[in-house]
Amino acid sequence: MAAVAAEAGVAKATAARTLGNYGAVSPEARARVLEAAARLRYRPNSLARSMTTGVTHTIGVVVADIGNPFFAGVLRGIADACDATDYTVIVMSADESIAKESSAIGVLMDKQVDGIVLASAAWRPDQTAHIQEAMSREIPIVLVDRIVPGLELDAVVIDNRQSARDAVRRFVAVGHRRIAFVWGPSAPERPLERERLLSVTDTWLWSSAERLRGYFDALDEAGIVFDPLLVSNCRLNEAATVDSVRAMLALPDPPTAVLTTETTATVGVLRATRDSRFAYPGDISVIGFDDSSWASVMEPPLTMIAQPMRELGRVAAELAFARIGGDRGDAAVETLPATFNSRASVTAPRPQVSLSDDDGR
Amino acid sequence: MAAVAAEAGVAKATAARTLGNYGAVSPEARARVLEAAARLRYRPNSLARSMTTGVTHTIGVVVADIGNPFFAGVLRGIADACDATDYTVIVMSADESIAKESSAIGVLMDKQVDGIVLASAAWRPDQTAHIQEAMSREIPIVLVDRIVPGLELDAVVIDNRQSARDAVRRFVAVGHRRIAFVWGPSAPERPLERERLLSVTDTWLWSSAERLRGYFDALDEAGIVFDPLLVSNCRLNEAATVDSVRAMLALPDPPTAVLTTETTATVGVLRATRDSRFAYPGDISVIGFDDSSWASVMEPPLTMIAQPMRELGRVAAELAFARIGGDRGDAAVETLPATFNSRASVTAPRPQVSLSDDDGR
DNA sequence: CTGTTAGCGCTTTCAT
DNA sequence: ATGAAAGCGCTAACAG
Repeated sequence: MAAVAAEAGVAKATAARTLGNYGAVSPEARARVLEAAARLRYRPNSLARSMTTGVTHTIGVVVADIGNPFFAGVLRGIADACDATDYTVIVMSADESIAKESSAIGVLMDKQVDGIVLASAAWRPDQTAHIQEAMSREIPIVLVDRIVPGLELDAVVIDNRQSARDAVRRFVAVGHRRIAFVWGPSAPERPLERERLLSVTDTWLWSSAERLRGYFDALDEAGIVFDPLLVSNCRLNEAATVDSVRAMLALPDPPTAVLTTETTATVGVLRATRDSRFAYPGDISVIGFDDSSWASVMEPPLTMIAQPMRELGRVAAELAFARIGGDRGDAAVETLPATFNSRASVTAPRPQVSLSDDDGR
Repeated sequence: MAAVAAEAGVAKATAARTLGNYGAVSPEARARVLEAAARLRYRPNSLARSMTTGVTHTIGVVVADIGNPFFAGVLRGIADACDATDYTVIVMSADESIAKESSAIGVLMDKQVDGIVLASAAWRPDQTAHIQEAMSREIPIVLVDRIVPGLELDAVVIDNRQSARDAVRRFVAVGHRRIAFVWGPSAPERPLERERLLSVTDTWLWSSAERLRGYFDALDEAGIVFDPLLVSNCRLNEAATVDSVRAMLALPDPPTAVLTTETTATVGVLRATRDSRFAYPGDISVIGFDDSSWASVMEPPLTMIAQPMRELGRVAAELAFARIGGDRGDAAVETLPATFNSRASVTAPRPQVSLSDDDGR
């Protein structure tokens, strides 16, 4: 920039005012500076600018896995919001590890981001030190997808509990009583009683726990007693899910309906059903979280609960911008509606032989 | 940091040497500085550091759409590589627009990124000004997924042409002669003859053009004459794809096999087949690009060409690091292998009535 | 409206 | 091994 000023025959400050669009500059000086800048192919140095202004016009995003279509959707929403406000986004993947999440937030702070959008893996007060550290430095943080209990932070989530409850209600409404709950990567390793399951789950992802609660809610409403064998107990991958579901199907009193909490679980259930004596959907109804274009071309098309991924991201970014802009209001939790895409994978259960004395024709 | 130095009773330079891990510091001074830093909860300012060192330890990534699972996978690979080298990544979405891509690259340059990974929408020399601008400023750029003709740049891609050719060969091998080519969002709006199609396609995504060439290759090998009506001609969305495919199925001589270039197209084909008199796979075989866990639980499971998304990203980032590290070798194109996931969606065509005089029983 | 002068927080000579 | 001082490229405050 010193070169531009020299070339234009003005002081550095005048060149800076022109190129930075601030202050007052006479049209003539302005023109000369612009021309000189073009001739010299001048580009501003954002770092230097941020150095003096103290703002970077950048927000940091920390998610568990950028490769996961869910977070990719969220990121897309964040990018949309940033596009509209000329913000830049730095992404970091934390792999569900508090340590990685913590260091990611450190990097973001050091890079002087103006705000952070975080899908945290933290669920216990003693895991939130890094978040509180950032908070104490007055860096706006907005949680997305997952709430961290005990922290006064803005958050954008869907009503997981109600969505799960609604799904189970639909099963109940058409006559199901044996309803399984199959969750994704993280789940206990063996069947657990209700209380224990809830307490253990509390130590897991917030959203999964909420969905389990919704499942219990609907069971209670319908007066169905909870059977621990109808909750999947596997970890980490689709193969394990398949095994777990196979075990359920082999029960003397197998489930007639299944609620799955994410794509991996849904695919696992379908695979397990494929090579069993169960026909789908006739023998087993399915509802799953996280809709996909594939779900609609399954045979039959799958009923799914679609999360507004892009919206989640967009709203989270906007909340962050509001805080950056100086909003000092109370921390707010925005709950976005999930969409129930009703398709053909839910049917009434076949009358069971043992009960069907009026079915003997 | 001045505060830390004061607190420790040393000069700024000594504190800096300790905190920045450079130069030589006596153990005692070092300890005092570290303690003071901890007491003051010191955090370094990366911007200031970059300001003097001239490096940011950050790479920029520009893709068409972060929400697209393909790019999300690529980004995941880039993040993996960055994780291993302590680099940070800034992502920008360009929506297939040269203007947006250009401004994104501008932002990245201004932020002083050390290198750029780019999936460009550019296909013509007069669309590459922004890329050349960055090149002239000596910023390492690595292309990923798409090659931009005429630019001496490193690139990481898959062999799209060969993958498509292999797929079509498989159709031919089991007896198909009427093979359709259905592509994704961007395609001509009406049926085009071969030459015209190729020239128009040249103006489209490089990877799509390559796949079309592979399709032609296999047709030629088998002595099948190209029928323009068997190439989808629609734009932008799944609904349009469905219409286009329906039109093909309504032909007097409909296709018996379809190659799709991406998920949207694949789903479109399946949907079009659903409510037609065509049974799948009996009447119509399908192979598609971009595998998904869903594809394996379709009925029947879909044969798909899986791109090594994560690898593409990882290798691209590593090439960028090498350039940043000073590698001045010739620009290289890395071609990664695609994986052919053979499943049950390819069957021999049913003998056609008009030809089947030995089928009249 | 324009120029001069300080810094922003760090690294980097260059002395000591 | 340590300190003093210069400077990265820019904005901000103050004179003029």
